[in-house]
Amino acid sequence: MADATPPQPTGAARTRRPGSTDVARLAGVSQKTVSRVLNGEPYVKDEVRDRVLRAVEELGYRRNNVARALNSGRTRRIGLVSLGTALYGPSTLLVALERATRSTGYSLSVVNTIEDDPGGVAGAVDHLIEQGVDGIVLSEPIDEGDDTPLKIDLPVLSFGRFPGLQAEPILTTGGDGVAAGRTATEHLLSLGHRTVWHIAGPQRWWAARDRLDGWRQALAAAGAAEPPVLEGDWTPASGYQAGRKLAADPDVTAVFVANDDMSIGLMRALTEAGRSVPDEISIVGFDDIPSAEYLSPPLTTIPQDFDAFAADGLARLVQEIEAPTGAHSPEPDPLSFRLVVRQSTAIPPSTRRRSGAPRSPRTPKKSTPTR
Amino acid sequence: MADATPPQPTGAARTRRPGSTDVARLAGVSQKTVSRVLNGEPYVKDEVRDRVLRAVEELGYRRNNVARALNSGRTRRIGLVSLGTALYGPSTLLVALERATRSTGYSLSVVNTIEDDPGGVAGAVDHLIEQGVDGIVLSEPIDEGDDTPLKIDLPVLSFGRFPGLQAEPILTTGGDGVAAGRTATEHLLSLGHRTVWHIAGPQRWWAARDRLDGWRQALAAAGAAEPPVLEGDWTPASGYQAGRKLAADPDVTAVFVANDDMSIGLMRALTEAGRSVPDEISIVGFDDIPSAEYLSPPLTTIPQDFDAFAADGLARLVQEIEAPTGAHSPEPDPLSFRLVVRQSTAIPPSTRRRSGAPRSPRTPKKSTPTR
DNA sequence: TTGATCTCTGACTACGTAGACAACATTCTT
DNA sequence: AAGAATGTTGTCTACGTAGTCAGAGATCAA
Repeated sequence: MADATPPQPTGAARTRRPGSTDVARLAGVSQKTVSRVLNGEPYVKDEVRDRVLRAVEELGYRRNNVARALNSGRTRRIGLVSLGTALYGPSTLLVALERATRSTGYSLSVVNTIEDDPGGVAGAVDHLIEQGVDGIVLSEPIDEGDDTPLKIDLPVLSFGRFPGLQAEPILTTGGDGVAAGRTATEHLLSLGHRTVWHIAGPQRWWAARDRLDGWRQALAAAGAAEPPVLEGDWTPASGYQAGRKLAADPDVTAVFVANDDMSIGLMRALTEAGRSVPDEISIVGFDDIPSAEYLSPPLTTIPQDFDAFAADGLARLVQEIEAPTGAHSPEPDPLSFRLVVRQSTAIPPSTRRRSGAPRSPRTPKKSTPTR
Repeated sequence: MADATPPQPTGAARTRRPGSTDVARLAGVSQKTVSRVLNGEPYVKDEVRDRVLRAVEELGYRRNNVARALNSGRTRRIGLVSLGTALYGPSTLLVALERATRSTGYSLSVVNTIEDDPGGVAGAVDHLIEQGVDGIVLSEPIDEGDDTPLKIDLPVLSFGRFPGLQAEPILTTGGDGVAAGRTATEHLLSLGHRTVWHIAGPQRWWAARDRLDGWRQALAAAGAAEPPVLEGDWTPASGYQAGRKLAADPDVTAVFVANDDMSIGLMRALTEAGRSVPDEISIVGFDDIPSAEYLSPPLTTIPQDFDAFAADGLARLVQEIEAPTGAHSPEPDPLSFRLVVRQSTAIPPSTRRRSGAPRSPRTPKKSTPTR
């Protein structure tokens, strides 16, 4: 209740944001009591609490989280390392992560890794750590090809496996990409295709490798020949490039494409070459972008439930931050994928000739979740 | 050089990150001198500087930006308020903003506004201010319909106009959406279409209103009749819904769609109805999403240069933060748009009948930037 | 030689919050 | 009614950095 503050500049324009001491002075209590009220601590008389809250209101006081962070050593902020791309997957994941982060009371700082970035992921992580984050999310594990492992002394959440990552607790979330690749390929094989071609994502991405592995496994299990892999960079343009090659090969009847955007490029290349989808060539994509259902033909694809990944992963990350178990609690089983069958996949031409009636693939039909 | 520190727990696991005082002790200097070295201040002997740097190295010391922020009152962090969607525009802008932010030495915190968010944009802004940001970016100005204006006492960068926003300095960037809407519409009119239909974006978005205004202006200037406006929500699904209506109307020969995703839905609806693009109906989209060039037919559209918007806007925002001019420096002219003509637009059927030879629109042709 | 100036360094302090602890008031036990 | 338990509030301090100011040593001018 000491009011004997040194003479302060009363006249001049004081734009400084009010602090808890200002509130305290106005309410006639100590700064500590203001702190207590704001933190909902017990042992504050109702009358005092009201007085403080009124002062808070009057001054438009807001807690200074920077000061709280300095004091507590924790910022309640999560750092996200994302690739500097606006690809559907990463973008959607980012949005989902922000939602999940905020629902836990944390906030989100984003840093991109750009292709020609000095430091790459490690540099991005450094930047975040210097900013002060309590945990880190690596949204797109990629293999940067450098020998030195990435070492982080903070809890880390990785979407999909990330070999070469060393961190205190490493949490992993995301679906089982290998199984997804298998599912896509098996669907095509089950339609009667002799084998399935694959337009892969960039192999620096572990997610792309997983899908490719799944494709390989499915082919091997079916005893199907493994055609050469075409590698794209997730963009429609790269799918188009790959499509030019595939269109020229009459053996190709089925293609599993590592994402929907490349599928669009592929479909364009096939259309230009006069090869019909799905009459001559079947396509399965990956992601289920919003427009997948509205392409011509609507695309059979595998959706990824980024919201679920983000919510699950972030909840565990925050828990690890607030109550470090140290002992890595057992990772939950990866979420399973489902296949949305639309109209870009059909029985191969040869089979159809034998089996008679070629059904019209143009019939508008609602998408059918499998599994 | 006081070494008489109180007895500290030497044996136990001390995981605490080293501070400048630890560096100072190791280097045998004062904490202040460490600070001087790290800030590149003059008046430090080379020999001392080296000693400090070696100590920094040895301890793996990193500056604590939280403490610096508390001390300086500035966090060197920009807050981004984004809508909780993974739409192409916002996502791309986000990536561009992060890049721009980091290049200025700042970092980026992201908060989403979700549809059913309590507080909406105001709530998101509050969250950011409490986190401590030096400036705010509003990436998608929308009209929340509440009477109370949004009041922010920090520098704000808005992408496109944002009526109802009150802030110290308000900076604006982004192209002239009205002009863009005009350009798209004029292109269709110049091909000979009697009038142009419009599938608009959600009218809560000021950007959507601008495009609609541009469309209106172009029609009025040409003395063309103004058909009823169809309003979508940016998604392919909403474009499809609108497309069902348009497909049923034989008068429709040209449509300006407020973004590419809705164009995809529209094209699907037309395809299902057996109406050909561009032979019967011409379409102009907006955004130039990566797949626009690979649709069937490749889409005529208006690209937005988000990188330029972000770089320009952020540079000015940071300058305003670091050297407040107060006096709003004159806003630069909005960047101009260009139209990328592909194969979704053509001469209307009636005109073609009169003018003879219907050229094949299927000819693969590289996109042609105009203007 | 005596200031005067410049170079270099350290002590003290503020920034805003919350933890540790102390002090005093009130209520409950026996 | 004395002592214990509990409720309520305040003082002091740390968190890590950098600004202010003082002081010591070195160099320079007259």
